Amino acid sequence: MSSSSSEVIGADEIKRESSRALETRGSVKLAALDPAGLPMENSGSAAVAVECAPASLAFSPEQVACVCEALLQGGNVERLARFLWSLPQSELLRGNESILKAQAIVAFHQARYQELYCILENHNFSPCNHSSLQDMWYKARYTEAEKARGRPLGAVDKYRLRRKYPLPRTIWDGEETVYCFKERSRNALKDMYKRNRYPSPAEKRNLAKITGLSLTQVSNWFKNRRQRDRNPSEAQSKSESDGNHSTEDESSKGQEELSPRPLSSGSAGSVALGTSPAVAYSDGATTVIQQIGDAKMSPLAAGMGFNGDLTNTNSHYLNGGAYVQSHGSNSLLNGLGTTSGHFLTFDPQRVSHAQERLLGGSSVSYASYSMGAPETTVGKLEGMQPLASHSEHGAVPSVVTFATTSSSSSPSGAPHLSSYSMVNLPGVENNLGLPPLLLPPSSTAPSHAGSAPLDGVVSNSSQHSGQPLLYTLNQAVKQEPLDIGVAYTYPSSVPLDQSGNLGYTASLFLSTNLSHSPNNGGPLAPAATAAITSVLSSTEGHSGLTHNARGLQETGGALPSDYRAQEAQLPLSDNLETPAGTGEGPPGVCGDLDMEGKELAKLQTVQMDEDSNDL
DNA sequence: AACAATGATTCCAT
DNA sequence: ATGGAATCATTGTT
Repeated sequence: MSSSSSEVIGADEIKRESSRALETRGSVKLAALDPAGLPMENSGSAAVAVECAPASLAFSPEQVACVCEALLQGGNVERLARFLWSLPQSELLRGNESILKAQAIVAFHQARYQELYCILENHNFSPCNHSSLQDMWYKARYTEAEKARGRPLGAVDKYRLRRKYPLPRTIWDGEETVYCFKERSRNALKDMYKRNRYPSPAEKRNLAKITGLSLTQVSNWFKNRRQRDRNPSEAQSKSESDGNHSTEDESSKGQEELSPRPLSSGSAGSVALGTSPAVAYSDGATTVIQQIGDAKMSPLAAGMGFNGDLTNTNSHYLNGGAYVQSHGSNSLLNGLGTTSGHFLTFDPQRVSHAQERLLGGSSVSYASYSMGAPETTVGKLEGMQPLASHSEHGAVPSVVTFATTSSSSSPSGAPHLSSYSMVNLPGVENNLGLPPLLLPPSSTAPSHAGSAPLDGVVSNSSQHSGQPLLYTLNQAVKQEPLDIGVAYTYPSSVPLDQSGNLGYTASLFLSTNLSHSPNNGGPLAPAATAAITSVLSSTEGHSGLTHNARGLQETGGALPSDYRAQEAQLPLSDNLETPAGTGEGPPGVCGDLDMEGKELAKLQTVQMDEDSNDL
């Protein structure tokens, strides 16, 4: 772990790199922003708020990452590509996760799939990015196959492709997911079901917490389960236990199914955890936990064994039931400790809530499992001010906060003037490639894991080198179809950090026509704030989706009266938000739902559990 | 392609 | 609000 990544890139270096890059890449015009990429252009008022032509700025690595994140969320891949282009090699080689993710996304959108695979296979990504990256992985495979075969793939074709190209461990926590539910969750539900087929609301809530599912999903599960227990006829082969148990007394057969469950203490919160052994092996600089035997073993369980840090294991329910363990578990999986490059920080209230409740639980195993709930610890927030403004209707209090911390080597906090700048490539709007950094020439060679070019880039996992970049996404999204469109509407009061470091640079980079700020209500924001907001929420062309998220469905109007499918049919195959659209399920935050960029929308998508209080 | 499993939704009754 | 029945859509298997 080098601490170098915390340094602000030297002006000289940047200049050097930049100029070299410019030379190398040919005619690249320096520009603070590409007007064409701004949300407002269309309307003709392409006013760039900040004039900063050749005056380029230096970003610290974390700031670069931050900008990447911002652009990612903005959903404008072209701009992202341009930004990446503008980065010096040294920066790209750092292996910062945000940058890697950005590169992956750009590669995906530019159909450079081999590059995408290469990136995904050779870098460990934190769990909070798994979902979106997994989607990309599969989507790329599908697209390739479709192209090769010349006709659209059917469900079965996709299924085969998924089997053929299993997710790399770098973007997968190793937990089996069947029918969108993790095995762990199912086991927890079954466990509870055995004891009580009619859980109380409180119990359901607890289960929801434990499993990371929404309350609705839990309710649905029980409802379905009861129904199928009831009509064995219809529930043809209730393979499981069913068929013979008529009431809640059974528990005999079901038990067998849940066999691998050491601790089923029976108390309301006990959870079935896999018992299959796991081993950790060191893969270069990365410790990997590998399962042996039952593939369903919970990584959480394994993680406990390794560092016992239960409080860091978070899981978020995403896209149709999949969990995504956030940063904390990243540590568990790769042994890097708790220093992920960025944090997604959620409402502290939830944290305390959950933690007190969950930790208050009895057994360790329970607690650890419980931490799978959508809460996270709050990272240190130096130099960061909490944002308070919520939209009146309380719909989507999302916040993006940029902040630098003491470790940021820029003591002065003053923006460094040097060579980063937005590169404007007027002519190549849709054909921007990544900087020629990590592209293995073997663009045709399929997934060759561990291939060279990228190995050196991140092998030391320094991308997480304690960079306290705080990218806070504080979003509590109410589940309302109409809210989707504003999911990325950030409160107008994005604070500028004291250092002003990023606030400034970001404003230069991201500022656009401030009048476009989608914020409704709320105090006027500082330029940077508005700029960031504008960028992050640039859903210009996608605003239509606000009205009908279902419009996203690939199947078009194929759906019957209801919208059960919801976003479940996004090309990437997963939902943007909890499939349980009703009530409780709080939803993922999605931003750009544009048909093309919707994959992006999943980035940083986090579902906050409604967590309506407990007790 | 057919079939099975399963999560989600709708409608209705309480 | 919650449960039950019927039904749909998607996922997974053969």
